[in-house]
Amino acid sequence: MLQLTKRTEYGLIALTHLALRAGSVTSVREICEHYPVPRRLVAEVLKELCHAQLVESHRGSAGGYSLARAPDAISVGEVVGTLEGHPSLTSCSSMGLYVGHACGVEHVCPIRSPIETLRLELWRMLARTSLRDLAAHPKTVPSAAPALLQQRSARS
Amino acid sequence: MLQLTKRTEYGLIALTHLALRAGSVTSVREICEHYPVPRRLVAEVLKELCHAQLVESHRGSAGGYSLARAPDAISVGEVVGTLEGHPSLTSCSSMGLYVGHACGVEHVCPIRSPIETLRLELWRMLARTSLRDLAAHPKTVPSAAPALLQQRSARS
DNA sequence: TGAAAGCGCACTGAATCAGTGCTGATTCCC
DNA sequence: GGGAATCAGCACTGATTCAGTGCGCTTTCA
Repeated sequence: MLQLTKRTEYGLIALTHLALRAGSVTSVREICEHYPVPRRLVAEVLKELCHAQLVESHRGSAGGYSLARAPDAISVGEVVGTLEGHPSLTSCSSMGLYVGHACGVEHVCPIRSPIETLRLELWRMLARTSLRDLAAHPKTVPSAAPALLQQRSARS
Repeated sequence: MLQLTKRTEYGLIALTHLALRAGSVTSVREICEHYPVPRRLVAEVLKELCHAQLVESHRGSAGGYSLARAPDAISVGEVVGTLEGHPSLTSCSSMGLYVGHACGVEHVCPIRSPIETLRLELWRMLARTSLRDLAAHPKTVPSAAPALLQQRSARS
């Protein structure tokens, strides 16, 4: 699926919240009081982001998380890469499609190279969007929910 | 996962092959003789693409498939949209995250709007790449396989 | 010392994905 | 007319991934 996982989604929401509170320590509990997200999952995700050194953890009774860097120094691409691996679009490399099985000339993957180009472009797109961009965006009001995003459910 | 499914991959491979044989009718068997792809799955995918009117089917003993339009009039975006729905990146719209559950002001999804921007950009990227672009690309030779695509397997 | 917070491991149910079985319908060629 | 080749349609299975939770431990502060 060409879609982010819930974990990534929660991660981005949490990080955006941390970006708005930049400089201070914010607990998972506080994040979950602001958005309807499952607490344990968000905690799980923040732990991973901590291991990847995108956030810092502060244990103890007044603990929580804070960004490890400035919001504009953390890209969406880093977050996605941490939580679900770098976007690779196809699985050519893992399935060996491009290697072929017999003659080695005719049996090459015809789409690997151009798809690789798309992959790099997507990656650049994610890399140049930072947490600051997410935090700076005006919040979406419920009434603005467009039908655009719902095209997916309309498939076959 | 930010990744195309095998079905889409097979679909793109098959369509690229059809693009190279534009004007003639090509059977699933012939496609599978050129690439190490599971025959039944490719047939399944082509059937879907036929319903979406991206290809035309020709039944009978000398039957097969042919592109319904010129290769440069079929975009990768159309193919992806047909086989796995339009890329939506997040599931905000389906889970109602942006609606919130209580006060209706604080409880809005902070990332929906910027992610929507990314989604549109991704969509445009896929829309402006056509089958002709895929078919025109020089075939990848096995020795050129880069380590780039394998970053994914190195995660966590 | 107790409450609040994060840490770590492991588990479960649901959904999706990849691939296949089987039968029927259509067309061409001998 | 019959057989072979091809697509059409339905449905099923096993594997994988995903979302979410259980449970107990450690750390810090008041």
